[in-house]
Amino acid sequence: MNDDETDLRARNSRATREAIGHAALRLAIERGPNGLALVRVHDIATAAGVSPRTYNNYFSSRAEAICAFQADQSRRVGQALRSRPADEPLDQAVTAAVIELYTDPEPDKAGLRMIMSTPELEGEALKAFTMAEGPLAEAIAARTGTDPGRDLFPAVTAAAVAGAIRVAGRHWLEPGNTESFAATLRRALFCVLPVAPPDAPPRPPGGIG
Amino acid sequence: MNDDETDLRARNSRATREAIGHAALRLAIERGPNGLALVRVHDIATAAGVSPRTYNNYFSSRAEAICAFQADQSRRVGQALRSRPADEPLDQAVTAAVIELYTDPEPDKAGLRMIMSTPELEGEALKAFTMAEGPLAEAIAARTGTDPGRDLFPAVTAAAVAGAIRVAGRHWLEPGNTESFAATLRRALFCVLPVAPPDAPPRPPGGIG
DNA sequence: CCACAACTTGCGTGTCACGCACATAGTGCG
DNA sequence: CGCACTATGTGCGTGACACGCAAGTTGTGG
Repeated sequence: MNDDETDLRARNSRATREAIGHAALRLAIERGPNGLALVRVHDIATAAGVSPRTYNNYFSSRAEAICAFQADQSRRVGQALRSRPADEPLDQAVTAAVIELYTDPEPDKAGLRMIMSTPELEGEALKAFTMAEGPLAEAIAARTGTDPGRDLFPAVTAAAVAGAIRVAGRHWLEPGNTESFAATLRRALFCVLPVAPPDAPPRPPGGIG
Repeated sequence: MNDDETDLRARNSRATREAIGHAALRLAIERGPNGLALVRVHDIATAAGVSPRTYNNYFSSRAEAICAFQADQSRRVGQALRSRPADEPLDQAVTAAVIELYTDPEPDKAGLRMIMSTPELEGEALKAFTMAEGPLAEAIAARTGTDPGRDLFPAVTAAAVAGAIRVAGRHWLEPGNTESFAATLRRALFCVLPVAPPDAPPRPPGGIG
């Protein structure tokens, strides 16, 4: 009944869930953004070594399965922020946490491109990135000692950070972009969290004005 | 072949599209968030006075139809910003544009609650709010004279504003909240766009902390 | 070793998205 | 005014899918 990794059942559950998600994303990448409709539930289930019925015990749509990895990663943003030293300023802590989580290792460009630039996946991809907001807002509220019931700052900041991550991903995927994801991420976060990056000018040109 | 309202065909198209969207949202509200699965495509089409086949010439899912109004409104944010005087500072212009667009009239709480707090609609609702980002980013870029290809500021700010609107909506819907939506919106936007509201002290109570 | 709970699986059902072909209404030109 | 042309509405058929249900299988705790 435990939810941690000591329980055999829980571990098996996580394993199958990840297997299905991994298979779904892999097949989606293989068939390409245009042939996404050709990725049948049966194929995903077979590739993951389970029955189609079991597949939809875990996911209720192909999009959900394909974006599962991204969603799971988003859920860890709050925890990543909490693991930063308590005396670190909020902006620096958030930036460090996000960069650490999203660039270790550097994301798979094919996978990210699949979920971010396929129209049929748009809704589910947004859900995946938005998963970060709840835990992140709580972590921010805990760090700043604000009351989430009255003050909008934690939730709004969390949404802004999640949006910045999304925009950074989109920009990083654009062709002819050699910048590292960490650098792109830092630039994007700087627009909403004015942390002074160690190697950048104080403000982007044409700032808030 | 024109797309404006002088074309009879375009007007008819818009009318049916709005009729379907309106019918979908109305039925969804009637059945409640729990009975959303009971809202059949056939019902929506009948309520809108078209055939089921025509319904999915306009929308490819019930969620899309239900959230159509919200999506259309989001698309107008960019235009709303462009209609602000050019010499107005960016933060004030964005705040004014958003408040004008979203509080004239005050949103229908039932409808907003339906699309924002029904799990099955979550993805589509996020898409609807995200629709604002593209046009808004372009309008911000035009106003600040930045190059969207190189500078992340317009896109990130647009995402942050869209997120703030979404958070404001969620907060405004919470039970026991008597604040006007305009006020909530202003507080939320202030977290990402530090504009000084004309009728408030330089900082909202319990500010950034 | 045994009862219980969780998980997987096959089957049946109802709903849906969409391609295709035809009917109808709107448009622009001679 | 009438005539092609195009956009749009509609009916039908097909394939895929989500999900409830019940039986089989595997892990857990006493």
